[in-house]
Amino acid sequence: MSSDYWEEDDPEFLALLNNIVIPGETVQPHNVADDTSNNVDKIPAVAAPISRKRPRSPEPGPNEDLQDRTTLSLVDNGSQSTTYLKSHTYGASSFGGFGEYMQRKRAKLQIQNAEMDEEEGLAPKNRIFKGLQIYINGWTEPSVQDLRQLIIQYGGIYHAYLDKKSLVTHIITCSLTPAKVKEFQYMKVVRPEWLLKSVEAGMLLPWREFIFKTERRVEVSQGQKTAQQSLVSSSITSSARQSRDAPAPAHQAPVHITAPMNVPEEMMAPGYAADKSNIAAQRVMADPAWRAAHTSIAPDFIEDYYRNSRLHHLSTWKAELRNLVAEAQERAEDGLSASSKLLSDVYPDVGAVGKVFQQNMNGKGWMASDGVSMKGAQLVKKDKGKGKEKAVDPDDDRVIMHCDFDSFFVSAGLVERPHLRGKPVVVCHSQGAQGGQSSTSEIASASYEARKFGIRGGMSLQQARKLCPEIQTIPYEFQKYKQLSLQFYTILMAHADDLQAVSVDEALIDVTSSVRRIKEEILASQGEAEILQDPAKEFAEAIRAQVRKATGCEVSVGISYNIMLARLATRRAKPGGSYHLHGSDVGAFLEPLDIDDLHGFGHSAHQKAQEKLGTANLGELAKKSRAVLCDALGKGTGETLYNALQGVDHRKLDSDKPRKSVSCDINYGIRFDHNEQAETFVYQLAEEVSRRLNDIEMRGRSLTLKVLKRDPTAPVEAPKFMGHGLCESFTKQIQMAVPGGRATSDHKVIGEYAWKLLKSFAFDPTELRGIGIQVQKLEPASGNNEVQPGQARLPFKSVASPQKPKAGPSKVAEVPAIILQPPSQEILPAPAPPGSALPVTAHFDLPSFSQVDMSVFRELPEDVRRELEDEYKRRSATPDVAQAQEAVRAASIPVEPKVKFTVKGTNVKRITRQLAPRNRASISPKKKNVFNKPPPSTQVKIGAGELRKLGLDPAVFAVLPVDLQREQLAYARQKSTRGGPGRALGGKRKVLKPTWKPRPVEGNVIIPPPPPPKARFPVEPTLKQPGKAPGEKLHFSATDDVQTVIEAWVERFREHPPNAKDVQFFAKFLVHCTDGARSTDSGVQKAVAIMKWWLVLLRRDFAVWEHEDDDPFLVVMPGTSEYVGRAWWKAFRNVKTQMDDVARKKFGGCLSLR
DNA sequence: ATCCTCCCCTAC
DNA sequence: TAAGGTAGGGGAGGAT
Ligand SMILES: Nc1ccn([C@H]2C[C@H](O)[C@@H](COP(=O)(O)OP(=O)(O)OP(=O)(O)O)O2)c(=O)n1
Ligand SMILES: [Mg+2]
Repeated sequence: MSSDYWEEDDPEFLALLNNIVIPGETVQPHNVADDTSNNVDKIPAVAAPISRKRPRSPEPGPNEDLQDRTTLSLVDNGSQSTTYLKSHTYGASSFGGFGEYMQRKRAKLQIQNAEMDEEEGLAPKNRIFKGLQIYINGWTEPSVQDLRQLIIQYGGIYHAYLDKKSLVTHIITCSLTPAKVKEFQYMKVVRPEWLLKSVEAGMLLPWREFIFKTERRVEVSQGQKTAQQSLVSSSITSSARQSRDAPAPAHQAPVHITAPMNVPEEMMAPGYAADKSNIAAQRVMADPAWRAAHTSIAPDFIEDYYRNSRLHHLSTWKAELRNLVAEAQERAEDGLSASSKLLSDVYPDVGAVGKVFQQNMNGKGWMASDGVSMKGAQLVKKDKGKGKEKAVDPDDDRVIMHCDFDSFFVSAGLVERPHLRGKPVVVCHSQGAQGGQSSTSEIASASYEARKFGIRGGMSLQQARKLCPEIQTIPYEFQKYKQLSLQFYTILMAHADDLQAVSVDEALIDVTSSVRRIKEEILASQGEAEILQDPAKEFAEAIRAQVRKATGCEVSVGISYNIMLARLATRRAKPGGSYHLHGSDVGAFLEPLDIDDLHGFGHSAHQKAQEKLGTANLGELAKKSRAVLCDALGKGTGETLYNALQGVDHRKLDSDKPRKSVSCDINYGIRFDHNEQAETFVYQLAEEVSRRLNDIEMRGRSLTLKVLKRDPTAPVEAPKFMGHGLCESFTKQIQMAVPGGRATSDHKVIGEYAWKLLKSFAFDPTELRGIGIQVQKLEPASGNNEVQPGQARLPFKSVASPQKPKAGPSKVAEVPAIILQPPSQEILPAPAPPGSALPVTAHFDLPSFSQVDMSVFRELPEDVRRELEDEYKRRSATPDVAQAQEAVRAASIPVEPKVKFTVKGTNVKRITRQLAPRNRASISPKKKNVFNKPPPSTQVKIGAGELRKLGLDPAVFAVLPVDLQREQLAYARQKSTRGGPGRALGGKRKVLKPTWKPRPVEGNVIIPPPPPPKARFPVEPTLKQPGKAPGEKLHFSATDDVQTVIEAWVERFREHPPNAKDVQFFAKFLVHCTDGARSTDSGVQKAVAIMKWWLVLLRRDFAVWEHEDDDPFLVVMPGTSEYVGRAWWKAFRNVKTQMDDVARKKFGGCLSLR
């Protein structure tokens, strides 16, 4: 996420400046530098701390980010009174009324408890806590039970829930998540010591001396619920967590303070930024011509942007590499119809790696096979059976290696810049003196020398310059990265039993059999082996040497018996080394690490662990039970962690998995003036998505639009140049109904749906900061025209063994020769140009990975190439036909025709897999029709008058589908015969939630109560908390509640425009009511009734503006009642439009609110 | 219970 | 100037 280092005067950052780590010096715990450690493998056993995972700054970093976090730190210090900040004071806060129902319910309970406890006579002498109402948050020391006891015993009131913020006077905690920090920002948050010491002292000590302060990196971001899922949640959403940006590290802040404080004027209304804006950006943006040439409205913006986006390249490469690997394995499978591994699995007894290894491990390195394997003779010895003796996980005796280039982009750049070796270097767009000291250009990779200064990937260049003024910058060289990557993969593939492409500079390989073979050979050839320290590590060093020779770059290799540990080992290995983490060392190795050092666990997990378990340290966490971990992190995640702590991870390398979605996102440089520009952009983006779908010959049935909209509190121009800044994010999904009912990849169709969705949000186009289109529910483009075996087009197949698929054993002989080659498909003269084999997204000039083949292979250094050739020979049992046939036969592998072909990069096997019945949705087109088309039926005839008598609105009735009309009529009649109108059925609360179930009449016809009196409730500004009580949605539980909620919503925001989040949530709710899968739902009426109610409320408050046009050129002063009124009506129209759309689609007409 | 949808989270 | 993309795992909670 983002975040960032855009902040200049972040205290922590400044502190960092003053504590720059001098090369070689030890770095401190936390984030700062630690990984600088020149881990020159002098590794004191296992003890030495290893570098921290992903030092990248954005995340937790010490950071800053201004923009994104803003709100938080600004507001906190001016406290004074003890009242609570009134949320309605801030434009940004959102409606929290959904929690009131629960509040009412709990209040009673709470009071009862208090009374009970008090009466219980537990309260003895000093009631020093009298008057205090305390809530205890999360895990604490002492325990919640103990503290509660203490509180009650000394006269205080304990709150089990926090829904009554207006009552709670203090919050006790030992740790807060960022979301909580935000939530409690205006409350008194204190450490448990306050209570303990007070009791000790026999008097209530000043709480201020025990104010809770977050420890280092408390970022925010995650905010629990974030998004648009509830009206209530928006407050968090919009302020704390926001879209991606906001990591809002509050770590330093004095935050959490408590009492209400003075809020800077700027924070109060949307539009008044609390944070910094990029002045340079403001200046250039003011020029229309500049905008036209450099932002999202520029003609070739998308292509231009992608061409320069490192993250885009990273993602693209990953996909290509996975493809490449999958194809290579397919070839192996096709050729040998065996397990699914590479040849080495099939020909387990071929010399393979072992020989190459032995040949080369003598002397230094991998110079040609000059010789005999001397040292090889010394190996063995400590090889005990499986060699996993002390392994923590006795069931796992794999040998997994994690190979990763050291500061890849930098290393690649230094190949041609040897003079910069040894210096602090970073890769970023801004070069030379560009941007001066105010460049927000992001650093993609930093050399280890640069890291010693505290510089990290993800930082802005300006920040890096502060840490190291003489930092050297070098530009991106995407093509080179790709090229080096291909060589890297080519080498790995020659040695691996299995390979998982992780990224352009990183891969996981399973070398179990190779290592075993090495051991066996060594053992066999030299019975007296002695010294061989570690075949696996030697093997890793051999691989490192090959890659070094071929690419001129260092890769580090982590080795262990499972993926997770291999990854951890890599960090100890870096830079420029290898490290084998043995089972016997696992415990000690993990002990000093934190949870987020584990792959897959990030700051969110760290926070949760800290808050719920009191620690994020693995050593401590290892003492927890599985159940406790699951409780804190979720079932699956808890389990994974638990296993990890035991050194267990049974995941297999995964080298082929079908794609599930294709998407395009651009959240940079998005600036529109009008909707036409936004529309144009969306259509262009749709073309890009379409192109990507076509490239992989897929089509999709579902589309999701993602939108980033400037957060009202954020400055118009973000701190990061052209960045999106703090945003609210929205998504909307829709099924694409294409003519044939089939999936589509048509850019027009995609564009139309995407634009339609964007329009439906009715956002001000100038506020948009990011747009994304994602297509899901994919199916092969060739769906209809089955791929014919003969159509297989992979060069090597058509040439080398045209009929391979059907080829009998006799043909197999040729296979090895092909398969054996590096990732190539063109070992033999290929009829088709390389590029045609696998169309790649690239509209750029980079060569496709599909071209990895001979060309790459040939370019490898002579000696390396020879080594690989030897390896291939061994593995294949030699390209010799007779020998190969023999091998096949010996392995008694039945070679059958396989129903699997590779066509233009598409794995047909996967296709068939996808076509197989997976879930109803994907295989039941008929069902779909049923859903879309109301069953045929005849008209229902009834007069308007009669309908009215039955309590039904003719206008509404008219637009209902026939069956629903019947149903409604039946209910109404039945009701009218039996007794009063729906509401009279009273007592039972009805669940008003979108549901397909036909519902009994009761709640169907809601009669909007008369407009409530003006100031019905004194707008109690409790700072509503989203994800708080497990509840917002519960509050939708009854019709009455919805009405109450809406009313409260309008009331609360009578002087503020409604929050976009709330509006969209509300719309979503109503649409859901209306658009059930079943047409026979009373949801429609409910939705209509709710809309009517809303209408009534708005007319009550803003009647004047009801029919005002939404003139985009009209400038209305924010804060005025006109401004607010117009905003509410706009929201109303927006929601109404969304409902009409659904109604039109479903019933063919729109809703009437008369 | 299980599945599905709508997110969040994580990684490079 | 700068180029903050993307796909998959998984959790919460509603639908079936
Ligand atoms: N957020 C990120 C993460 C990575 N990268 C790019 C630049 C890196 O050089 C490359 C590889 O990522 P690594 O995480 O492996 O980082 P490095 O290779 O630079 O450093 P290390 O030595 O820690 O592996 O991907 C990037 O541009 N942005
Ligand atoms: Mg790397």
